[in-house]
Amino acid sequence: VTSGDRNSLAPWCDSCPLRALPIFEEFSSDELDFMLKFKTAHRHAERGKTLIRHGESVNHVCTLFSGWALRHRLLPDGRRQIVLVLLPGDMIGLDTIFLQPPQYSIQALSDITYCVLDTQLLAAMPLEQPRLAQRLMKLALIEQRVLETRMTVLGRCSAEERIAYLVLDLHQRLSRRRLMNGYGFAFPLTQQQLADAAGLNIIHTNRVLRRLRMRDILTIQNHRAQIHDMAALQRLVTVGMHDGARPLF
Amino acid sequence: VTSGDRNSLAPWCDSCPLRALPIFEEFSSDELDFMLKFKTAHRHAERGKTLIRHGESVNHVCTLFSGWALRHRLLPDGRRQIVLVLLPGDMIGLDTIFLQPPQYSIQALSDITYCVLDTQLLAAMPLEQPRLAQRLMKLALIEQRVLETRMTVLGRCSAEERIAYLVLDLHQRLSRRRLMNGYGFAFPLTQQQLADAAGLNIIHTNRVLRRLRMRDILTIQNHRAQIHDMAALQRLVTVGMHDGARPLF
DNA sequence: CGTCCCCTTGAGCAGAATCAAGCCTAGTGG
DNA sequence: CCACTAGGCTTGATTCTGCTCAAGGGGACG
Repeated sequence: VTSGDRNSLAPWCDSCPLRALPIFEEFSSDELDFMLKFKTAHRHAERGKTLIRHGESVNHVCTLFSGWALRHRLLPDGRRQIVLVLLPGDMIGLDTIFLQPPQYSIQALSDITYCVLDTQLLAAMPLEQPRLAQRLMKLALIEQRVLETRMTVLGRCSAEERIAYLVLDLHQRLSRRRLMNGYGFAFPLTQQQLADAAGLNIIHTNRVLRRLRMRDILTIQNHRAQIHDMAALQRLVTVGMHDGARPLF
Repeated sequence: VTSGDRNSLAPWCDSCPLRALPIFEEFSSDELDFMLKFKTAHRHAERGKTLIRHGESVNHVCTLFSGWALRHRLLPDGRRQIVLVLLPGDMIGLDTIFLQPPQYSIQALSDITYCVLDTQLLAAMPLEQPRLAQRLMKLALIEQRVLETRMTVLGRCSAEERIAYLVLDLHQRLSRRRLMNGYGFAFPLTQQQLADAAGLNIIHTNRVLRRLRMRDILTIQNHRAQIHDMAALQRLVTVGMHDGARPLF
């Protein structure tokens, strides 16, 4: 890899949010070079666009670079569950390396940019770069842990707790990645999407949000979220949070 | 590995349920030999015993050999969510290779036997046996897919659908692994456990079971499950099942 | 025989869903 | 420039699914 090549790939190498994640901090430079070989493009998509469609094979894995996206499942009768909200730095479709076709859809929540890596190459990678493979495995396991937490929240928590959990989780993930600080942040989910993520109905979601607003805990309006009373919000999710866990990232 | 060694390890090598899973079919014999090195013991535990406790580090990974177990999370206020019911052949604590301590507890649902593998060795394994690492990664990704399905069921399905899904899922997994055939099978979960898995309350669970029994769809009694009307049961979960997915195993 | 655990059933309540309108804003096209 | 539309937000009224409280029954085991 010449320095010329490097520069042309700079967006990924230097500013890709993934780089900031603890898990990638320990990358050696030749592992980085190796990763760079996978990168085939740096693209963007508009809000609402579907990047991966349930049941349709894909031949690339992506890393979200800017903007938000969501991973969801549709039931035949139209019900929908948002499995995970993806933030800059998250991988998209990692499982398609081994499991095709994907059993979920991915949709852009805002205008986004993302890096595209080649699936075929990634699948073979463990043979050449076992350390890298170890890290990807760890990444997958971390995500699994997150899913278990979300599952517990869906199965055992009230509407209020679910909403509180979702917002707090997003706040934490954004903070950890240095994508924000303070208590207000851009929040591109509509109430319907929030409802689909929380496993609630939109009307009830709206009412829960009103209650939280009235109690001066949290306001979500005009595509922005503002946490007024962090302590109270955390109290609401004492529950899910008690995992000293949450080394989500 | 001498043939003497081999024989002494026979329980794992020849009859471990894992061997029957598609994912392990393709094992080469030296990969198998390699795996055998990890095995440190073949143990058993009584019904009710806790194998892994939330927050307490463990230094071994297991494969369930016989009997059922469950993976669950406790909330500080006592609410509990059963994340997954583990059947013979399932791995226990795979994530502890990279993520310590575990964020869940594992409990034996019946008397069980299991193989114990060494965590340290497994963690280093990718460096020596990349193909094996690939397979473990695939295994983790499959489990993740299962969790996403379960999450969708919890977030979007009715009580009846949840119960139906759970039972049907167990039936399928047992069948695929050749651990049963037909429509009746041993079912060691109590109604409370079933409730904790479905994200329901025990009383409601009891009523749903009664309704399913009355409609001649399904009977769960005396630690046995009997599916009377498979078609009807499947209709109830058309929903979750529609993923042409379910290549769970 | 008593205790513990699990299952079962009833009565009443509440959290969340559904049904039905109406509002606001941004974008579009005449 | 205004009318119209579409998407999203808000609210009320009503229904119902699932939860809580309370009590009793049966089997296993010491």
